[in-house]
Formats: sequence, structure tokens, C-alpha cells
Amino acid sequence: MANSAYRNRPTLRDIAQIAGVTAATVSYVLNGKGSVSADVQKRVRQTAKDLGYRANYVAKATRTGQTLSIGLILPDLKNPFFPQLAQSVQSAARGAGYAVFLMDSQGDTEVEREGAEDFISRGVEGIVWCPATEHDSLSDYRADVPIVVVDRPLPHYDTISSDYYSGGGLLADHVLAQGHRHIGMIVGPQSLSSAQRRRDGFVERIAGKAEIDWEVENAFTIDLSDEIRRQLNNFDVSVIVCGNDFIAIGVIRALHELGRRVPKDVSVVGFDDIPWASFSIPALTTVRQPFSKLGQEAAALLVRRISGESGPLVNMSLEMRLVSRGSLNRL
Amino acid sequence: MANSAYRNRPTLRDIAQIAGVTAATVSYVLNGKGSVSADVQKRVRQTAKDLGYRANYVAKATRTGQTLSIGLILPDLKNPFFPQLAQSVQSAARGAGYAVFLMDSQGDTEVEREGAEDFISRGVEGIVWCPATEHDSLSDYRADVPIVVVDRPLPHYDTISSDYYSGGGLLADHVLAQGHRHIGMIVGPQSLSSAQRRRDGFVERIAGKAEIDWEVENAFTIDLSDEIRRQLNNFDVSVIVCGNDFIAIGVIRALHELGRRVPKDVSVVGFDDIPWASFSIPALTTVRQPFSKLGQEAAALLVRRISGESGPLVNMSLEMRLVSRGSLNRL
DNA sequence: ATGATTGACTTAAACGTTTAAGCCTTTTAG
DNA sequence: CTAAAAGGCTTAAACGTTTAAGTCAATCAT
Repeated sequence: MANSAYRNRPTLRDIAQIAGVTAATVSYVLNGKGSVSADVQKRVRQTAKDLGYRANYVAKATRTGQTLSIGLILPDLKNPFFPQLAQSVQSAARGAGYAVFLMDSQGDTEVEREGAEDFISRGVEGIVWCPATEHDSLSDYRADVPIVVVDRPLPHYDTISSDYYSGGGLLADHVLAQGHRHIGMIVGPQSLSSAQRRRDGFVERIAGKAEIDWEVENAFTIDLSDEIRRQLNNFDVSVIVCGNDFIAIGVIRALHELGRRVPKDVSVVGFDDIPWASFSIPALTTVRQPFSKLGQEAAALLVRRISGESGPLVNMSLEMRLVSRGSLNRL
Repeated sequence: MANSAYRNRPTLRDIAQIAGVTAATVSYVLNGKGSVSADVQKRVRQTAKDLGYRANYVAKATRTGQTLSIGLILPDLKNPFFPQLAQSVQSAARGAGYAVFLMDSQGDTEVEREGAEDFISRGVEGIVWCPATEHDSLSDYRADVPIVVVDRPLPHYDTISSDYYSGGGLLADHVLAQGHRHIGMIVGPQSLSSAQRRRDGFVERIAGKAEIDWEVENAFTIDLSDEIRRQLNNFDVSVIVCGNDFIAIGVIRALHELGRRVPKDVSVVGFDDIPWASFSIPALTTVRQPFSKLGQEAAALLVRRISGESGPLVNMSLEMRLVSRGSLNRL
């Protein structure tokens, strides 16, 4: 029986014995319930402090059924999107008295699913989940606890995302306002609705007001396809609109290698406003995701669901903001 | 009694009743202990599956004293150092059957400390801790569980860090090998031992072989002091050695504004190899921290301590590696 | 045929809490 | 002055497990 640390910490009973009362009384004192005389309260609190008593949440949970913990499942902390999300979820959860279990699925839906099951076994009262793909890897899994999905519009879940469509529109307005009339586009994988919505929001706002001379697809990474590298020699467009900041940084780098100056020769804009966006040279003009707010709202909604709020499925869309830096020129 | 979800999940007793045995027998079957006949085993497993039974770790923990969870306390997930650390700690912990509670202290030692107390109350069996400062904010706190400290050389703890001193030496060798003989240095806050060790490792290896024309201190951020901005107009040095990659990126950006080309006019080197280092233009020559290994080793050591391994305090130093990219010129 | 061993299960206690119910004693109301 | 209410504490059951100890029957060795 490897009963380390956890054991032989002072318990309610230990306090009770010393204070000359019952464990129940100690519990009432420490939880501010029941009615206990002032001097017993004082005695109990003092001995608790003397013994260095620390509540045992595990034991507590067996009785109350509440672990005051939630799970957070993310695809990949190395993607700069997620650290901020994790941070804000954790901080908001803490504000509500919840601790958070972290699980980085490394993009593996199987891991993701096992992670969820493990969390459930551990008694989490809810899960904030950003699925690795748009596929619902938990669909056949009866979770028993509320789940709030972040950044993916899965049906049958409460979801919280950025308003990509409007964000695309915002960017279009800005590009137009700066006088650009010939546009090259590198969109993200159109199988992802986040990529699709930001594209559509942009394209529909541009319609009739400017020309999209070419449009190609690329993964959401800094590495560009050969087709794109060729396209970058196209001198007809005055701005290259990228599906996200990674792509944009890749484009700036590729243009640099080709000897074309940004934004002097051609402007570049990104999407997301990841932390790196402001450090590139030139700094990226982009559209900011409310990373922290996403996490806050997700945690807040989850806590409400845990407390039993039962209204209809929530599909929250958070407003994006244009961030104008140096990579887009006024023509 | 807000006894949600957690309750009315099938229990051992439910299975037992249906399978016509005792809860104890079910426990034996599901844990592969004791001796149970083949057909009872089969019956139990089947009903467990039918009911969608899921072990209750909380109840389990009250009896065994093992929660199979650890805590991870970090100063700031937005610092690119930490996501990788978190990822690898989590993944290594999972490999050993442990789940991890995450706490981002946002640099606040008070939060850090309360986080630790909270973790203990939750029954974590150990803590991986990267303190917000070099101060031991847990010193007066009897933790009861093993703690492994990452990236800070606190006494009285098991610690795991990168070998900054050797890393500084590695960088010096490289700078010398590339023919540089006049060096400008922007070191990190010398109150931090990590900044100090990397500086000393560099300086001592340079001694007598090249000249350090100037040396100034700056915070570990991209924002540079005015003194440094002035120093960057100093044309005597052929390379600027920076305390970390943030500073290096700041320097590249400042030089760019001054119209000086990197590495043509002056070389720049960083330290850490944060993810952004490879995306800057030019890509940074730097010294890589074994981020993932730090996390792995920390988790592994913690698990060993949890299992009762009791040897002397461990102070592990992980090897660093030179990463040569474009920001350093051969003279 | 006997005693010992093994196999297959059950019993019951324990883990550290919470909390409804109970039981005195004192205070309050009429 | 008595009955009811309030105050202050204890008792005991419960939460879902694990596990040492017990029981009983069947098998084995001699």
C-alpha cells in the first residue's frame, strides 16, 4: 500500500479530538454552516491552523458529488492560438473556484477521446473542448457532463467562436479603404469552416469593388506550396490576403527572398493576430481574435451549465477587431 | 444538493446486483486481482460494458490514497517557453498514468502559492513547478508532496534546467569560429541566474580571444532601452550577442529601422530558440533549449519521487545545442 | 478416509468528508 | 408557569471504492 503524502495529513477527526468536539462540528465550523458557539468556533479554527489542516477535496467530493474541477482539451499548445486560450480558461475557472485538468491531444482524435473519458472518470464537472478536427470525436460517447466547444461549429454542442465572417468583412473594408483594387488570396484549407468563413466574409464584401486576381489554398502553416511561390512573382496584385498569420509570415519571408519589399512593392495582411504578428518585419496588419475572451466566455458558460442553467444551445460569436500595422500600404 | 452528473452513474454495486455477485467481486474482476471464475468474469465485464460503467477515480482515491494526478505551475503561458514545457509534462505524465492540473500564475507569487495549496487539497501526488521569480514562494509552506522545480536553481528542491553555462560557451565558440573579434552584448537581468549563467559561460570562453566592446543589460523582452538603441549605432562590433531570442528579435527590428542590414552589416545571435526564432528575417542563430526534454525529465523525476525513490536531491542540467541560421555572418 | 490446500466468492471495515436527524439545555412566548 | 422554539452539539449514515479476512465447497495428497 503505497499510501504516501496524501495519508496522515490531519483530518477533521484529528481537529475534533484535540478541540474536544465531534468531526461534524468541525465540519460545520469550517464550512460556516450549522450553529456553533463562538468559543468552540474559535477553538476549532485555532487547532485547525495549528495542525496545518487542509481540506481534502477528494473526500469532500465523494460526499457532495462536486469535484470543482473541469477539463480542458486542446489540439496543440505549440500553436500560439492555444496558450492564451488555456490561460484565460484556467484563470476564469479559478475565479469560479474550479481547477482545470489540461490535455494536449497533439491533434490525435483518439487521444482526445480517451482524454475525455479519463477526465470523466476523474469526476470533472464539465469540459472545455477545442476539437483537433471538425469531426466530433465524442459523438458516440455519452459524456454525462456539459461540454463547451471552442472555435468549431459542431452541432449539438454549446459553441464559442470568433466571428470569422465579420472579421473577413472588416479586413475587406480596410483593404478597400486603403485603395487596393487588385488582390491575391491565399486561403486556409476550405474543409475547415473557420478558413471558409473568413474567406467568404472577405470575398463577399469585396464583390464588385475590387478584383481578386488569383486565389489559392494553403495549409495554415508558414510553409508555402510551390504554386504559391510562383504566384508571388505575379506583379498585378497590390495586396496579398492570407488565411492566417502563419501564411502571411511565410509570404513576407518568401517575398523577401524574391527581393520584393513589403509593403512598398506589395502589401500583405494576415488573420488572427497571433503574438508573432507584431514582431515580424514589417509588423502584420491583421484581424484579431479575442483569444482571452474566448477562454473566459467558454469557462463562464461551462460554469453556468454546471450550475444547471438549461436554456437552448448557445452558439456565441465573438467580435473581431482590425489591427492596422505596417504590412499594408495606402495606395 | 446540486448533485449533478457525477451522481447516478452506474457503480460497482449496480454491476454487482445485475451480475448477481458482490461489489467486491466486481472490483476484483475490473482490477484483475483476486481469483474469480471465468464465467463470472465474463458476466461482470459484459454488464459493466452494457451499463457504460466508468471507474470513479475520486472514490478510488479515498480508499487508495492515490489520485494519479499532479500539478503544473507556470508563470505565463504566453511566454513561448512554457507551452512546450506544459505539453511535454502533460504527455509524459499521461504516459505514466497521471493527469495534470494546470495553473498559470501570471507571474504572481501569491497566486502561485495559493495554487499549490489548492493542488494539495485536491490530492495531487506531486508538483512540477516553474517559479515566477527566483524567490522560493513555497519555502514556508509544508507541501507534503514531492516538488520538481524547472529552470530555477532553488536550493532544497529537485531541479531540472538547461545547461546555460555550457550553452553560452557553445555560442562563444561559434562566434569565434566565424571570425568575429569585436562583440557587443545585451545580457538579460543579471539578478536571474539563468541570465547570469549564459552570460558567464559566454564571456569566460571569449576571454582573451576576442574583445567585448560593450555590454548592457535589458529585460528579457523585445523592447529595448534607449541606451541600447544608441549603442546599436556603434559600428565597431561585428556581432551583437543577445541574452535571449526576444532581445535578439528586438535588436534585428531596431537595426532594420536604423537601416543596418543583418547579417550583412552586423550579425545578431540569440538564446533559447523559441519557435519564433526560425521565422524572423533573417532566421536567428541561437542556442536551443531542450524544452520538451525539460518537461519529460521533470515529469519522469516527479513520478519516481512519487513512487518513493528517495536518493539525494537531483540537480539535472540538460545539454543545449547550437542552432546555426542566417543571422550570423562568417567574416 | 482424512486433513490440508486451493478456488471462488462474500463480509465488513475503511478512506475523510457532509448532513439530516436527534437530543439535551436554555431561552422565549403566552 | 408551562409549552414551544431556539441554540449547540452529537450520532450515524452515506458517497463509491478497495482489500484483508472469512466462509464454504471442491480438489488434492497421503
